[in-house]
Amino acid sequence: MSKEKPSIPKGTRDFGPAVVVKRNYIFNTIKRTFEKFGYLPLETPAMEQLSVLTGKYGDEGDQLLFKILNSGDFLSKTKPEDLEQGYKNITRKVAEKGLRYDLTVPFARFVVMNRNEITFPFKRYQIQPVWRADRPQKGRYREFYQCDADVVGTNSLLCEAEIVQMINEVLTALGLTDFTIKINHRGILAGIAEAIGEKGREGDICVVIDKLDKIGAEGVRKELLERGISESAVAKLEPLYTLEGTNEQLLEQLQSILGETAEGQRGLADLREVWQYLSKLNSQALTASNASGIPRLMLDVTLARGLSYYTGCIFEVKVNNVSMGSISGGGRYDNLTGMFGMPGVSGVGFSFGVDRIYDVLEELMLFPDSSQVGTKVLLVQFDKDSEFYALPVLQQLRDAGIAAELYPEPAKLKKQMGYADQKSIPYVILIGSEEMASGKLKLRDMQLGEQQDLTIEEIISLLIK
RNA sequence: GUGGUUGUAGCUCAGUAGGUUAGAGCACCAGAUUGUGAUUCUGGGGGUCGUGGGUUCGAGCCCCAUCUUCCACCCCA
Repeated sequence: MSKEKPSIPKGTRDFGPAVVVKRNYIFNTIKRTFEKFGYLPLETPAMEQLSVLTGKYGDEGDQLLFKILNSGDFLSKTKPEDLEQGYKNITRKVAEKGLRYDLTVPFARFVVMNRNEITFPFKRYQIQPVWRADRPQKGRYREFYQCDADVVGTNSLLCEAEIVQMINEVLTALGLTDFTIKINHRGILAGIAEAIGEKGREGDICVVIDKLDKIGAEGVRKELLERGISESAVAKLEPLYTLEGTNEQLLEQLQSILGETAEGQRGLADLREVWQYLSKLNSQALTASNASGIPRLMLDVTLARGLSYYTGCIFEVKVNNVSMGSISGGGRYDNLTGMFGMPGVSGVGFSFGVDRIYDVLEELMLFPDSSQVGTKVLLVQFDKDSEFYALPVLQQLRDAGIAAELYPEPAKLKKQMGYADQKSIPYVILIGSEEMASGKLKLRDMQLGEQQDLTIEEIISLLIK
């Protein structure tokens, strides 16, 4: 009989108490902001029908879906000859459900299913784990949380402006000061494609441009040529990588580059409107700037984002001076629910990467002490008498809203004190024969190492501060 | 999915050319100190060296497979 060593599946993690407390601090900060902007929570099942999920993320995405084996006799629908047609054919027959791959598609499914009950514009946020059968790497897991906020059923660019506001508010509340919100517009990218003589190729161009940070101008050049973009078009594109100036100057330069392209003009007009909204909102994103004087909100024509369903404004957020990719991103999509037969619903949404934000806050040591929760006071007992004496005291403390616990057995004092020390419990109350006789309990401040004899009322008023 | 990398005590890691009984620090337990924690001192428990095969007189070390870790690519949060 071999004793099996326990383990967890590849790419998954346990979160210990200290980590959960810090993660909740991030989640709560995000929730508070979402709700302040009128977004309400939504939860959808961990599993969806496979038919809802497949075909929504491209061939690559379909490969990364976790499928759930049908219960019972999962082979009942398969025939021996199915085997010969390969695994994909079998998969369809033995698995009808899958774990959700993101929160956006389940949201679209929800909107379509509940179109008659929903009042548009519909604003929802969703904080739940998603699963991908990707190969894990640092900062990439098979189970991870997404924090999405989307609004559907309105074309108003106020939504885009409010997204900028929410990003700014959340990151500021988390103590971050040096970050950049990059914004761009798919129309501008399409306009650029047209202006350089590659109309309609903005999809390819976006995918490649998105890698500019990573592979550099040379790498982008090579890959664009590989994808069949002409030499002259690439040459016209390259000056755009290094455009400089204020946001207003950038818009001016783009105006002349994009000329009469309809898509380009649409993009410019949208961005101008977003700026207008932000300025009326007195947005801090417009006034704040990072250490090198770059405005917090920055138009970046090289921002592309790989996802193909974006059609309008796109966002990405980078914390400066830390080695970490974007911690938030999103954009407008015109036809998310179209895939479920409900066309013409425009929406805009974005998402925070909690795991990455966690790492950034850890690196910059921005988790406040107040985000630590825990027992405030430990009651130490010596025997049955002191245990019974301590019980009503314990209840009194809890009734007063003080996190209190009684060590559950009359262990050696050294052990009980050690427990308090280990759990960083700041106060200990000793209840022994002397204390029971006098009614004055011994309160020990673990940090100062001082102790005093006090009544329970005195202790409560002291701890409640 | 492609190429590479990693695995030794609860944790972080040593382990020399393949050669007796696999080590250290931290952590844990006990005692010094029967009513006082993070310091100090003394002692103690704990490893089938990721797993399964193979080569060898002999394997933690070499070979194969597998799982895991991390990295680059693909893609993405």
